[in-house]
Formats: sequence, C-alpha cells, structure tokens
Amino acid sequence: MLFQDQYQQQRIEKGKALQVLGHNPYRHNIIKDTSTKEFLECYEYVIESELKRDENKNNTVVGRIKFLRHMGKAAFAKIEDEQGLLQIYFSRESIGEAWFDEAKKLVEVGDIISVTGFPFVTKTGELSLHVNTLEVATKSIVPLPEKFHGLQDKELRYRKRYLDMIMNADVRKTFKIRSKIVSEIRHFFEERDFLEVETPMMHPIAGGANAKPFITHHNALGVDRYLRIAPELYLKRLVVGGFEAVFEINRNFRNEGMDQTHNPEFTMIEFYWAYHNYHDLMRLTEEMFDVLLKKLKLPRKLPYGDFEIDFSKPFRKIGFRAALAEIGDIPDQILDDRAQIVTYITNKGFTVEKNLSLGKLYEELFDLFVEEKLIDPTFIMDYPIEISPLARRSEIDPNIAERFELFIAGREIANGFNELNDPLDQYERFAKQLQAKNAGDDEAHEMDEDYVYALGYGLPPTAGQGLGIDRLTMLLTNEMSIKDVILFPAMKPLGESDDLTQKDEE
RNA sequence: GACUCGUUAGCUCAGUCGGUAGAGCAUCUCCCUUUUAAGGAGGUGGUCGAUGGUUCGAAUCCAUCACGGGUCACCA
Repeated sequence: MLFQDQYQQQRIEKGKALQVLGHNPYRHNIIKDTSTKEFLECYEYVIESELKRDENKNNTVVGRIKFLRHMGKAAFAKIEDEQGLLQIYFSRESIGEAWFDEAKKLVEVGDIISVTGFPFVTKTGELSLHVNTLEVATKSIVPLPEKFHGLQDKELRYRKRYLDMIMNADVRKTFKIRSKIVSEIRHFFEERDFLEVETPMMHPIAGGANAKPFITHHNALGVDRYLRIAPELYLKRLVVGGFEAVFEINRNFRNEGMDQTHNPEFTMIEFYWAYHNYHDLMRLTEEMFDVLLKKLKLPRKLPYGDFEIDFSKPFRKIGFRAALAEIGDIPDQILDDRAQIVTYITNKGFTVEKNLSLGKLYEELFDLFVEEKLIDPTFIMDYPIEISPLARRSEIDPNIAERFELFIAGREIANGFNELNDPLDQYERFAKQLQAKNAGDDEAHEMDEDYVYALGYGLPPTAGQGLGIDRLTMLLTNEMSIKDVILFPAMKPLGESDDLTQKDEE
C-alpha cells in the first residue's frame, strides 16, 4: 500500500482538513494570469517607487511552495512555477485571521498554491507579492527532500525524474535546451527543403548499422521483429522512390552495454541528400553547428568538462590513415603489414585479436591512439572499406570508402558517407558481412535482399549522415553522462525481476 | 561482462579500536507581523540495502546477493 509513511499520512490528514474547511485540496478551476517571471519583470518599477508598493495592481500567480517561513502572525514563502521563483507574503491581516491560522498548519512546502495580490518591496529590497487571497490548488502528500542540499542521490534522480525536476532547476534547463536543439535542427533541415519522414521502428531485418538488436514478437503476423538499430535502409528506399532530401529524428535501439555515452535507446537524426556528396555533408554539418551555437547563444570556444572546444575555426579535416600517423603517432611504415600492427599494439600494452583484417586493425589503432585526442571538431575522412559496408567505394582506392566521421571532445558525433548505390557491389558486401556473421561476428550486418533489390531500381547519387542527438546535447549542455540528457534513462528494475519472457513460460 | 567505490532517519551526511545509533534540514508542540538555508524552546522519527557467517557482542570484520556511481570491455 502506498502512502503509509508517517509524514505522508500527516499530509493526507491535512488535505482532509482543508476539504472540511471548504478548501478543496485538488481544485481544478484555478486561473493563473501571471507567471513569476512576468510578475517580477512587470513590477520592477515598484523597487524604485516611493511607496515600495502598488496596491492598485492585482495579479494571480500559481506555483509550488519551495520555502516557507512562519513568523507568528505573518509568513513568507517562495513559490516556483516553470519560469522561476517568486517571494510571497501573507499575514493574518491580509488573508483573514481564521484562514491564516488554519493555513499555517495545513499549507506546507510542496503544495501548489494560487495567490492573488499586489507587488511590494520588502525591507531587504526583494520584490514580492503581497497576498490577499490564498488558495490551495494541489495538496502534495509526499514531502520534498531537504531544501538546501536538494536531491543528490543519482539513482533517485534518474528513477524519479519528476522529483529531480522539482528540486533541480538546472535539470529543467538542460532538457529545455535539448528540446531547443531538436527544434532548431528540425528547422535547419526544413529550411533547406528536407522532408521529415517516419520509417518503421520494428524491422524484419535489423539493418543499417553493426549492432545487436532487441527482439520482439508480432502476434498477428506470427513473426519476430527487431527494434530498429538504424533507419538508414528505409530512408534510402525513400530516395529510390523519389524523395531527394529526407530526414528522420527518432529513436534507435541497440542491445548493448550502458555507460556514460550509451543508452539502449538513443536519438539520432539521419538525413539523405540526393545529388550531393560527402563534402556537401561536411559543409552542411559545419553550418548546422554554426546555427546551433548562435541560436543557443553559446560561445565559439565552448567549455566542455576540462576542455575548451574551438568552434571558431573551420573544422579540421584529415584522412583516416593520415590521422593514424599524425594524430596517433603511429609509424606509417607499419601500416601495410598486419603482423607489424599487431606487434605495435601489443608493445603498447594492449591486447588485440591476431586474425583481424587490415581494416579492422586500422579501426583498433584508431580507437586506441587517435579517437581520444580529437577534441576540437575534426572530420576523419576516407575509412577502410570493410568497416563501411554501406558506403560508396572510392574510385581512386578500392580499399577506401568515401566516408567521414565527425569527432568532438574525443567522441564520435556523426557519421556520413556517399551512399553505395551499386546493387551488385552492395550484394557482395552484404554477403561478406554474412560470412563474418557466420564466423561469429554477431554485430556484422544482415543481408537485406529487398534493400539490394530497391537499389536495383536505381538510387541516385546520394550522400547520407547520422548524428547522435544525445551526445550533441551533452556537448552543448556540458553534461558528462548521457543519463543527464535523457529524461528517463534506462535503469535496472528494483525488487522483482521483470523478465517478461520468463513470466510467459510460467 | 570485469574491476572498484558506495548503500545509516523523508532528504543531506557523521559514526573512532567490534560494545544495542548521531547531527542539520523536514515533521510535531509552543513563541515570534519584513524573513532570505529566518530565529528561539522542547519532542517524534532507524530491521544501519538483503541474506548468511565469525564473535559473549556486528552499522563496523568475512562471504554471497541486489541496486547505484566510476573505470575498463562492447558500442554510437
């Protein structure tokens, strides 16, 4: 049974007492005519006025009590709405003796109240609302955490995000910025005539990325479905169909580990642009960052943790192999020999699988020695073809894909490439992935024959890109954990295991 | 998945060498009509994450488990 706690019981009793007094503790006919912020802005002049009050004004402000100080026959409180805090003052004189004496006992921190009155300035110079009418809008029966230290416990903050939001104004701010980021990105692409689309979240084949999928079951069709790991293959089908610029902002699901930069469901924007190439994508990406920083009023030298990320210059561009040598300080002459690379990695104190292909070894080298050094925005270009199964092959070097990834603060933020539109080449690459999968690589790409068939009708020359919204938000809000930019991050259940498949079998 | 740190009152935290648990805030009873984490006086509140073990005796030592943080692995 809920609400058995002694403090909660006390508050329930107070709610009942309010009801008896004719003050419905869950009123619904509350009209809020002014926000705390509007009140403070509107009556700023009162601070300079001679009387320090303007009794001709009358406003109703509604908010949650965050602080409450009783002083015998008067009281101060701070109420908070979405815009901020406002101090209010009420007394025996202002709201009536009988109601004041009851309210003193029955109205407490956490309650949402409606107050009507006029602006005045206190002795200490704080613009406040002098209450003439006070009504309880919603009685809160669960007490709030301590007012000074607030809610610190990370587990509680993530599990009870609503409480986190009540207690921590910064959290509300972060998620407002997130919303703004998504909105500005959407606007950015719409302005450039990209069409927003929605493609399936439940896929018969988990394609478009190398990742382990979640599996679910569709009863009506009697088939298993995968929660999508990427929308890529559907978006490109749309380009085949004639949409020349499309984008989708939505969730992907990957059944993998969780840490500071990984949540099992995460938000990506993917966009595809026919008759453009990956250089156009890089240009567009830089433009997008430029717009975002402007719209969010962020500095060009953006602080992030211990770093300062320099957005004031054009993003650095460097080839994948050149990055290994120049940024990773890996001797160029070992890069053509698998054995030498393995020796090099081993000598540096890391373990590496000996049988990896050259491309996979490059990827290892990159992850070990280059990635974390890419603090300022950097496009790494021209990836090994075998780790890029959906990207177009370079005409100059068949081992290289016309692909880039954008790194900021040592993390991958975006991945883009010229789309492979040769159906026969795509078929072969899928076949190779299938071999790898059969050899035990459970993250290798699935064969998707319908997709290859779609390419058979002709995918125009197209460039496409994915960009992680969560990581972007972390960057722009200076948050270190993805959990702090996802409203309800994945958490293990408390108590009884909720293994649904097991329940079914029982 | 591995390693590591943590889990004590509603919240934030102390708890010494193993000797039956403490503070602040909140709450309750009083006092207080301009406070700013208001103040003053007095009270209530705990199966010390769970289960075992060691011991005359465990919040404290040991083991296992649960959840969380961090690091690594996998990955975006």
